[in-house]
Amino acid sequence: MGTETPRRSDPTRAAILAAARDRFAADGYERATIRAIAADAGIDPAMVMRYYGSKDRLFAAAAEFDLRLPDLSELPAGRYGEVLVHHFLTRWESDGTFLALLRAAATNEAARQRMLDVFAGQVAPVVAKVCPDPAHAAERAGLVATQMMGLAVCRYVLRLPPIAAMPADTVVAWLRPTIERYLSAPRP
Amino acid sequence: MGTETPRRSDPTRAAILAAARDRFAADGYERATIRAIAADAGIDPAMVMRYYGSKDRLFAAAAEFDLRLPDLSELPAGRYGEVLVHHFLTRWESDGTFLALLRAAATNEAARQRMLDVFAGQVAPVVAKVCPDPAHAAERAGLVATQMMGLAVCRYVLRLPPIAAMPADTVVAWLRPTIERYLSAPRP
DNA sequence: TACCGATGTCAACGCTTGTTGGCCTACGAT
DNA sequence: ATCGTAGGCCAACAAGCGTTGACATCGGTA
Repeated sequence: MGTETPRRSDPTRAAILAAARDRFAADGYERATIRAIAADAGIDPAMVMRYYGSKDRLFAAAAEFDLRLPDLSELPAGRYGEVLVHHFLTRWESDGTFLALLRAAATNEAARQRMLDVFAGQVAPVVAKVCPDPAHAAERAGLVATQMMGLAVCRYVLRLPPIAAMPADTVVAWLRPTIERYLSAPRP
Repeated sequence: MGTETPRRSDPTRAAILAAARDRFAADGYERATIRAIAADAGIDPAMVMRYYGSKDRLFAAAAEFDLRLPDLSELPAGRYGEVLVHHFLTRWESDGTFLALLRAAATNEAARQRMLDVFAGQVAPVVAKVCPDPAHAAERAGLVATQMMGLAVCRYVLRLPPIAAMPADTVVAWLRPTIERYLSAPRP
């Protein structure tokens, strides 16, 4: 129990999942077709159905995402923003899953729900551990989300020239005080 | 010249455009079908084609958007952020066109380009007039965009509970210093 | 070697989509 | 009153979609 018995089809399953992530990230949910994903993976569309059941379930499998947020409570106050912004940037750029989720969330209800789950299950708890008023942690986490999601949208989805071209260090330097304030400043 | 001769079909054209905006805003570009738009407008799908030629051109007509940004240079420095955030919120909520554009921009190239045009043609010039270093106005405008687009995504697209439920005044109070800093603070 | 389940291919289904052309109707000018 | 034209509807097309079932093929086991 616990460890799955390896199957001979595991490489194929992995190829499908990788192709699905790329297509969902590039095209969104509806424009990414099973046929195109299968072609990228070099197999027949029917295999996708056999191994994942439906397009919905394929997306659910491909959009499993872990932000791997660090524990901020070990850090000195004042460095939260810097660490958070830098972490988001590197995490996003090392794994296309988040972009797939973000693009799909604009028009797909399941993707939107998954995004809310990531917020409630991963972002909010980390914020709650370091903010001065845990009763209002969700509000502060939401504010952090507005800034970080906006960065993702402008940099990766819209590819707004000044933001897409900005070096990561400069992004961190600009956004750091914003995140810091949302986490720690007295509520207005 | 200048004034178009009124046509007997103008009410129908307007009904199509209104229905198109609603559908594009609710469903995005690909899931909003010509048939559904025509049904909402109470006419035949063929009429949409006759008056707008294609789905692409219908979207182009429906996604014409003017932010109607005020001239900030008449204001005392220090009130830019407050006025800007409040203006965005009321403008977005009074006209579904922006939401249609935002949803569609996630997966539709024409919508994305239109979004970049709104940025370059409407946001950047206003920012350039009030920021201390016009040579870097685009960078500052881009930063403002990250915060405002993130607000729009979290509040209207994802409907993130803490942000969707937050009163407009509270949003303004929280985001005001962020916008102010992106507009005026020395570059890092 | 003979077998059986897992792996993979192929062709087709039913459905929805954007788009087109033909036909009917009603209005406004002559 | 008549005629041309613009407004509107209906039926159909070709294409693409997710999905399905029947058939081939390979690999480990008895």
